[in-house]
Amino acid sequence: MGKNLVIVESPAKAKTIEKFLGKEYRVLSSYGHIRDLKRKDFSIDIENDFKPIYEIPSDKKKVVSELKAAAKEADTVWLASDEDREGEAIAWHLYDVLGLEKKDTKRIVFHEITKSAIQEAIKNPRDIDKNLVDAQQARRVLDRIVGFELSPVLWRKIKPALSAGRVQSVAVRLIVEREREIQQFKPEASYRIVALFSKEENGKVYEIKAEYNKRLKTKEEALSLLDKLKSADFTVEDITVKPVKKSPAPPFTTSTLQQEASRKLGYSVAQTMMIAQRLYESGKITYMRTDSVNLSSLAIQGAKNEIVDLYGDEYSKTRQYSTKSKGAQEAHEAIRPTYLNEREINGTSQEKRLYDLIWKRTIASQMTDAELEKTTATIGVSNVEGKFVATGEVIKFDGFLRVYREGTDDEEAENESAILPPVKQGERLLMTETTATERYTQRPPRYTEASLVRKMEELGIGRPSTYAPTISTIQQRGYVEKRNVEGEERTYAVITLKNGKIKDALKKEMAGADKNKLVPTDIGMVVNDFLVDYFPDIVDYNFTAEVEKDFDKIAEGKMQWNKSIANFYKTFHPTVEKTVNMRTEHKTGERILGVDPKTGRRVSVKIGRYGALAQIGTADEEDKPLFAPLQKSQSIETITLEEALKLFELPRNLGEFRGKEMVVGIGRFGPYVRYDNKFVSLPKDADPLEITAEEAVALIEAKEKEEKEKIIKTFSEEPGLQILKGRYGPYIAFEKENYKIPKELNPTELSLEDCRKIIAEADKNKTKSEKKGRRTSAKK
DNA sequence: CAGTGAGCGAGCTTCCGCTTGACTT
Repeated sequence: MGKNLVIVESPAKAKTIEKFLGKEYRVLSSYGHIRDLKRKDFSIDIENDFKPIYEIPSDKKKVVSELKAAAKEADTVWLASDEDREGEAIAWHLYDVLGLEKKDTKRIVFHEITKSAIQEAIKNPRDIDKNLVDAQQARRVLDRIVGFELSPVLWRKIKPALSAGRVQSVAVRLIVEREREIQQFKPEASYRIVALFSKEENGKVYEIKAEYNKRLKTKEEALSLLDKLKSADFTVEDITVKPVKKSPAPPFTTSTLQQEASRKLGYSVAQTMMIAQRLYESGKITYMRTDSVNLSSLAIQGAKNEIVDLYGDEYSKTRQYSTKSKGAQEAHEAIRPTYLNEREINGTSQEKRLYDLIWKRTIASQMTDAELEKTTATIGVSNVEGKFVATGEVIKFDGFLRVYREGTDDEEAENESAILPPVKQGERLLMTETTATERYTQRPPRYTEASLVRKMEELGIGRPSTYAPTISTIQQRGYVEKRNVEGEERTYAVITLKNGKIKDALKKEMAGADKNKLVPTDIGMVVNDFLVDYFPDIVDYNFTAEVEKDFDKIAEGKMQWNKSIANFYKTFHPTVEKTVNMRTEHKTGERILGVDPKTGRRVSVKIGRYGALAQIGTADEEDKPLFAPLQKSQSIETITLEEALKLFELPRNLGEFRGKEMVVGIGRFGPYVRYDNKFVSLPKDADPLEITAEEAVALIEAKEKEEKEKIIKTFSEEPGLQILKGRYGPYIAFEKENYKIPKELNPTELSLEDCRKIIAEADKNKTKSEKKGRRTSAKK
């Protein structure tokens, strides 16, 4: 029985450490914070110096009672939570909640999980740093004040159940402002001129691709240049050779791992974190929520061994990286393989691929620079001033590139690392073909989940543990959607000079299309505009950085935490009051589109209780206004009067089929045809305003056929019970509930008796799980 | 689960950061 109790934050960590410390030490985990402000209450006593009112959340009661019991048995309790603001607060809450005494309590920290680091930590205990704890309390209280005072303003002024916060509202703002930049973007065309030259040497023909060093604004200029090139001579005027060095990227942090996994493996931010969690729990990698690029000396040595072993001495270069990102707290190491000599692991293919990425990135970070040679050849033209420039890149020594190359977000990044053929200064070249292509400037890119994380990290907003949850929150609130955006077809000119003839052609391309990008909804835009108008300080990109300055002062003992909060509250709270009591009408993003030609009433769009809507007429008129919801692809900001009026043509009656009416409408799940009280969804490309009765009949018949094929078996004595084929295999449908059929049973051979047994069995289990109340509440 | 929205009402919604689980269909 150990006389010492060590408490860490994570159970996986506890397991490893226990091995290092031996029998005298028992190691348990707190599973993160054990105490917090009450979930539903404001829980801050404004009158009483902003005193926080803490409680132990229900899901932490068990852990706390276990820790209490263990602490009672121990002579010394070692609080070994992380060495950052949150970790220090966890230590303090533990101290308080477990009723520990100072003489029996020691606070220790370690930066890496190695035997020596932990033994060293045990030798150097300290007291809890109350200043750092206060900095955390300030952070916590500020976030609660902002979130719980701002959100109700939105409920009153815009729509219920909305939310605002220091982090999420800025994330939404980034996405909204980017979308507006895109809307306002006007692409500019210019002509890019590329020539192909050839030369012959020792019977071999070489081809050289070179670009004209100016872009031409107009088609006339391009045509006139090409015309001159017909009779021009081309000479190599200059060749420069420049050595270029490339250094490897630092080891992974949470943010960079999310970005690379997204770029290279196509994982969502949440997916990456789930897979990394499994790798961490099985001891394959170090902790996955970190902002540090630091590697332990053990890891550096391990990497070196691998590199020397696999590639040789000349590839090894040990490097120490330092963190540059704002507000980094560096309580952990970088994300790296626990054992660098484990080149591959067992696991799912996802786990293998993510591990491989981490292994390569870590190894590469300890390798030598790549040495490249960049060659530039300038080709002069006899009758024009401009030059053609050809570049080539040769890898002289691959260094870290042998293992790993960092991905880029630039979709148009060209693979131009071609080798330049051997040309000499003064040499004459033959031009075989020149093409002038009309190119447009690129609009700013929409954010992906991963690029949003990078931006947030850059601004110091959010933490490694919250990047993924924040992205899911802003989607859940309906501020942002991850979706595809259709592009527009546009034409561009391609002029070719070949064999002395100029050909002029028009080509088509899709521009502006996007896949899986973050796009703001109408609600997102309206909420953002509201916050920017009335609470510009809170959604300022520098707000977090500013308050962090205060938190730093508190941590250094130079400022009292409740003074800092009082100072903020003094101006914030009156602004909240003022905004709530504002006389002005709901700030719901209303936009007036014009007048309905049929009735002469006003047509407008705005956010309603259930989302964006179009409206004919106003409330003060004698006739009540008419309403119609906007379609998913439409936006308050861009919808036209014609498009809005069309929405009122639905639901549309298509006539009868087998004596029953067919009605087309748009519902919560998109456009549909209703027939015989059944709904048939329209295919993506069908327009509910255009669809004909024949097309609708075809859809209905297809659906009926599908329904029929779904039925595996029915019983005449119990028509309400059916055995059906579903997405997840065969199941029994009975009284609006579905029941899974055990795999070992053949669904076609089941008797009514068997089915009743399965149902009775499932109902018995259900009453147990329903006690938790999760299912029922989630359904609503 | 495909009707909603313009005025009495009941009661609810919400923040950020630490950590892992245990549910189905």
